[in-house]
Amino acid sequence: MARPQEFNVSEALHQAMEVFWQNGFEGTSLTDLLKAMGLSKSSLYAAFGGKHELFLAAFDAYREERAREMSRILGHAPAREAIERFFRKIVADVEHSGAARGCMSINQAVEMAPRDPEIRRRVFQDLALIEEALTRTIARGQAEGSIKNPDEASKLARLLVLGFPGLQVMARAGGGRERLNDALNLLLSTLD
Amino acid sequence: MARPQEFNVSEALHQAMEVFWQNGFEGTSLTDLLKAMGLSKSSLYAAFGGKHELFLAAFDAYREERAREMSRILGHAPAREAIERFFRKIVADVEHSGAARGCMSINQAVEMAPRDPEIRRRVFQDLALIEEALTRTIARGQAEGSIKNPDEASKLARLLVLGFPGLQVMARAGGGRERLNDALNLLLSTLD
DNA sequence: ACGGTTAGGGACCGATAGGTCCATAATGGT
DNA sequence: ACCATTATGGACCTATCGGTCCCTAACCGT
Repeated sequence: MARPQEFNVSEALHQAMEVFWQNGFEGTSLTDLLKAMGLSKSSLYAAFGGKHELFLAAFDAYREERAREMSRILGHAPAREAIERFFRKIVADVEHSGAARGCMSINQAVEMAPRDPEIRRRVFQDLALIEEALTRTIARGQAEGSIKNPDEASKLARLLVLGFPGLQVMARAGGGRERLNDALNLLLSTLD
Repeated sequence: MARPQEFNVSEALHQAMEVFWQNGFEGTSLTDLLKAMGLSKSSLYAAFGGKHELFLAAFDAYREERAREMSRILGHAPAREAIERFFRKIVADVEHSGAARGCMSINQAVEMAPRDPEIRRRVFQDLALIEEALTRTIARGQAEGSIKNPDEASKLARLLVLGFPGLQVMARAGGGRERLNDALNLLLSTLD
């Protein structure tokens, strides 16, 4: 056979994701990526094909990771608490990572979606996914009584999804934890 | 005396604003700016000092323009209708301009605010300005009866401000008019 | 009419962008 | 032990980035 790959593809992809998440597509240079991923240009091109393709792969890795995490959090009862934890994680991420990253999908809605249909599709797919998950969870919460507001679950979910970019954008822009928590509580209060 | 400037500074600034609004800071090259503004490099540097300074000036021009427009719209009675028109303008802009521009302040909250304090300050200042204007208008609407929801005006305003980035991000990402109108109606329904 | 002064066109700069390519290193099968 | 095969490092490429500079053009007061 031949010489084996010296790096772990999915690990390298994860590193690329972190950089793209933080700095966006244009804001990330090949050099940044090579340093973060710890490999050389030829390896990168052999394994991923180019900056744009790498970006798409990294973005998809991000989306899958977050989708799984969302399902996990929203799956745990009671519904009202689960939803609160889903949103509170946004604030927690700011403090945990120490950086202003926000949500990569929202960031890309602003940066690339206007001129890249592949990104646009993914962004709206993500919003739809969140909306569906929230709708199901809210319906469950109304059934089990943890959510008092009797409005249509889908309507409440759409309102939360509308507030989601607000929170994420504030997080990315560097809004303090106080500001973020206020916004978060306000948004959650629509469930009561 | 000397040779007179051949271009109108504020007109050129407006053109720069349009380009920055559409493509962001990193996404706009000096060449793009020169073409849009219709002047040469030396003129640009003499008049504005450099890309970053030009950007700040263009951003401030945008912010002033929009602030004035907001006051104008929100000042006209009845309050509920004024607020509706304020938000409906977001959708209208998509269709009128034919482009996905969103709100430059929100776009910059994502692009530059995380690493540029000057931008961050402006972004949060803008959000505060919108919140204040909405608070006043909602209070007026409650007094005159056009707004039924009896909750604190400032609380309602903060909810609208939280939804504002949601609308703007969807507009920028290329959400269709249907999607935008749905979101808009949903957000406005919190006033009833 | 001319001269002092400022605006403007464009050549030029080093740095860096993303991307290609090739020589070399490292492997596993025979 | 050697060879076919593949991964890797890094030299190299062109295009473009933001920015500087200088020479000429255009003007106004005298």
